[in-house]
Amino acid sequence: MPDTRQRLIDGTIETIRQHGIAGTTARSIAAAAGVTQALVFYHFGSVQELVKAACLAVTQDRLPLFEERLARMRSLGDLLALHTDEQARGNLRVLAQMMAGARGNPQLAAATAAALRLWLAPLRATLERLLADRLDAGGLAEALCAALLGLELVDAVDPATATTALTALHRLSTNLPD
Amino acid sequence: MPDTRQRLIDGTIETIRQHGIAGTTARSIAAAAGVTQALVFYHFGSVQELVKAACLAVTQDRLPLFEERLARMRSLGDLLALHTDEQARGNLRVLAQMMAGARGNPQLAAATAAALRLWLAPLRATLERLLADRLDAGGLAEALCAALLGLELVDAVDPATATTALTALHRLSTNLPD
DNA sequence: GTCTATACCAGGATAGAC
DNA sequence: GTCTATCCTGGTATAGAC
Repeated sequence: MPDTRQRLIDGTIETIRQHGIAGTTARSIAAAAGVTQALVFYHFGSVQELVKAACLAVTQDRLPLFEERLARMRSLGDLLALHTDEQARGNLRVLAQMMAGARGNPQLAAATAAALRLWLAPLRATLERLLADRLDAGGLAEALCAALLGLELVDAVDPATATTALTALHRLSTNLPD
Repeated sequence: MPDTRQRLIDGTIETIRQHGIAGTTARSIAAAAGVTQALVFYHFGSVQELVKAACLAVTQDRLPLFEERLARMRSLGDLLALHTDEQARGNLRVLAQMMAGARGNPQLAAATAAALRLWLAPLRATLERLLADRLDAGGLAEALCAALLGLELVDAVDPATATTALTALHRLSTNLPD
């Protein structure tokens, strides 16, 4: 049985994934973690601090693997295949929900902005390598990130439309000028 | 002084814009509308129903103008200029927040999905006209919508990054094969 | 239709036993 | 470190006067 701090972080991520940021409370987190609600406050002081810790964890846990796979990429198509794996894990959905909850919440905004930059740096480097000088790689990395985050929103209300849009991105990636 | 139903709808939109869906409560809406909290329930029965009504309103109000401007478009650049106007009004931000709140909320999901389709249909028609058969216009309309919604999330946590990404989309629109 | 007052409940947070 | 029990606040919703 892993230590309680880790179970609470995992429970938070799972709760956000399933119920969205609005449905993420001390009680729902504790239920997902299989512990008592009081432990949220014993270990993290507040729900907000736990959510911030979960934000950091969901980013840092996958980052080494993410960077390693990016380094081996040969095409934009590979990039979208990587996204398929990450999407299945639901990490992007968690990040999208946290960003939505960050509107009007400076503390959560700072935490998610840090997570976003952590993903963005290696992604930008990879796009610069793949695209050379043919396109504005820096801005494209950010636009691509935004598009994939937006897809998580669309998926929440209309999964079929999200699938169609993702397919279009795949096709577009093979049609960019080179 | 406009009628109370309308003031409540306007107050809801304004509240979501400023405080996000998580900060949108019967009390905050009533404060924005300048009326008493009890009137939310008298006129709409529940906060949820009011939010759904606001979702419909924020979509339908701008739709005629939106469609008219789309019909006159000559290039993808015109499209992003139109987006600049809509973004300034904050309607897209409201829709993004509603979609985020719709995760795990079937009723709100249905309402926002309907709004999304209302925007999407004329946008798809315009892209089909502009792109002819050069690209998959249907899927691109959906991908573009997702990207712009995602930008609203990024903007909440890191406005500078959102601006960079939008600039990249502008540049990309002039680099698509034709 | 609009207000004040209030019932009710869920969520955040703390106290204290173990 | 973990539990049960509890407090308090703020959010939803209703009752009843005007």
